Amino acid sequence: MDPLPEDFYAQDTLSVASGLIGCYLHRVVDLDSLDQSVREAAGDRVTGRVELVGRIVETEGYLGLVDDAAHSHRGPTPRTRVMFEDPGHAYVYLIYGMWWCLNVVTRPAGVGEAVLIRGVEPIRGTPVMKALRGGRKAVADGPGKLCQALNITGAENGVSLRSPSLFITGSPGKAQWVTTPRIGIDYAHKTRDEPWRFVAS
DNA sequence: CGCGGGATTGACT
DNA sequence: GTCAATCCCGCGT
Repeated sequence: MDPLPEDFYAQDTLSVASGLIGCYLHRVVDLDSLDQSVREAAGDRVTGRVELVGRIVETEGYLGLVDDAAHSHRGPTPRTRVMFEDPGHAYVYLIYGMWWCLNVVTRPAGVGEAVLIRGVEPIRGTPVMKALRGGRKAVADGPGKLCQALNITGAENGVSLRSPSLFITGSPGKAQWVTTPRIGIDYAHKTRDEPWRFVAS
């Protein structure tokens, strides 16, 4: 299945956030660059690259200037530069000094909106994902955990989500979801209660 | 240039 | 339920 086209990401942000529910996030990792525990998890006869796949089950929309929870709400800065660039690219940032979070940039260049991928359900490469998580059981139900499980870091900031090693496939809009307010943004007094979180149902 | 704090997580009481 | 970890960023001086 082909990666989702750039036009999909250029839509309004909440349509992208809900449309991504049920789609598949693919990550191709190079085993040679990873710890031995991860290589062992891939199996004795596996060398080179391994494809990890997760089904997207939780997203949140961040709406730029009107949204005081969005990193971009005061305009571009060095950190948020890629949010204002082309749709369908990864905005990856570090939170609490230790966890990476993956967003997909939405709307046309210059707008500054994105969708945070908060949860995926492991579909393929589960043992490797578990090893990347340090052997912990829960695999990818949280934005930081998901990046750890898929070996996504600041190195991926700004890359296209139509890259050979990081891409999204599926049929947007085919899965069911419910909305809730977003998590961890109580400081955003204007938009904290907006139902911009989408969870597969 | 200092400093408050974060779109989180896991360990521990 | 509480709390520490850990590192930039972004803003105010």
